Amino acid sequence: MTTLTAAQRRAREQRAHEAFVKVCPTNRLLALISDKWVSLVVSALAGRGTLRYSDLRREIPGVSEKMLTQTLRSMERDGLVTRTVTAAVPPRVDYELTELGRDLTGLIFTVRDWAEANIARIDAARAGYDAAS
Amino acid sequence: MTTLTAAQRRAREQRAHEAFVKVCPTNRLLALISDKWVSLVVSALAGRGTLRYSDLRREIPGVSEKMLTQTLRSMERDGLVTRTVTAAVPPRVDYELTELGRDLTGLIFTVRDWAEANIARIDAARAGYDAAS
DNA sequence: CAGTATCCGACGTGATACTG
DNA sequence: CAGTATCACGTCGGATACTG
Repeated sequence: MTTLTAAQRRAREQRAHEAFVKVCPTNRLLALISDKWVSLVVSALAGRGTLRYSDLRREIPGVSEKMLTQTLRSMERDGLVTRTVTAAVPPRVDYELTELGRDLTGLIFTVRDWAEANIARIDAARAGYDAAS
Repeated sequence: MTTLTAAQRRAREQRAHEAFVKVCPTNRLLALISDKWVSLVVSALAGRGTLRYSDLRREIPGVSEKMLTQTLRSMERDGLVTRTVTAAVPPRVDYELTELGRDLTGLIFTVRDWAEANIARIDAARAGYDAAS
């Protein structure tokens, strides 16, 4: 059979779309920077240069150990930070932005600037919409 | 008692952080544009001007009616698109970007360009990391 | 100090069916 | 044509406890 039901066609489109979204650079980057903690880690490191694990915990109030570790690991894997272990007692681990990480900082700041310049327009639209309902 | 346990202090920080994140313009904007469908709707409308609901479904393969409706409603609420209903048989609803929506398009394209220019560096870092493990 | 391990509840997403 | 309503599932993030 070369004919497909509507459901089958939609299912096929769905799979094709899923595959596309997974490799689409824009979506992958958005997933990266919109991660709940990544931009906060980037901002902390951008301002301070090098920070220890415990420094980062202090700089980012509210982050749990689990999420901070997980975030740092994925950022290391993506080449955004370097992780330097110093064998000592007590143990010491330093994190620093790579060049790629610093390049990404520029983009994040661009987004931040647009947000701060335009969020009021979104809020106004939202207020109007909610009032009209 | 003015003294707090570590757990109490952390819980307080947590709530303060939650409150901060909710109002932080950058996080709010990132949540908006990193929505799975928003950037796709913006791209579709940016290229075509005005589109009907069914056109959008066709332009964005894999979107369900539920998610498309939900996305369009939130975008209308945020002032990114206008929704124009034409009373007729069959019913007709047109969607178009607002000026704010077109401004946002510029930012999304900036992100897209950065992504396309730099995704290879991330992939390379990832490949190296995974190979070393 | 810098993590790791496990459990669990909330939320986002999609499938399916129905409507003005 | 353009939606709405309901259900089910998977993932993410947090709380808690333990370790080299």
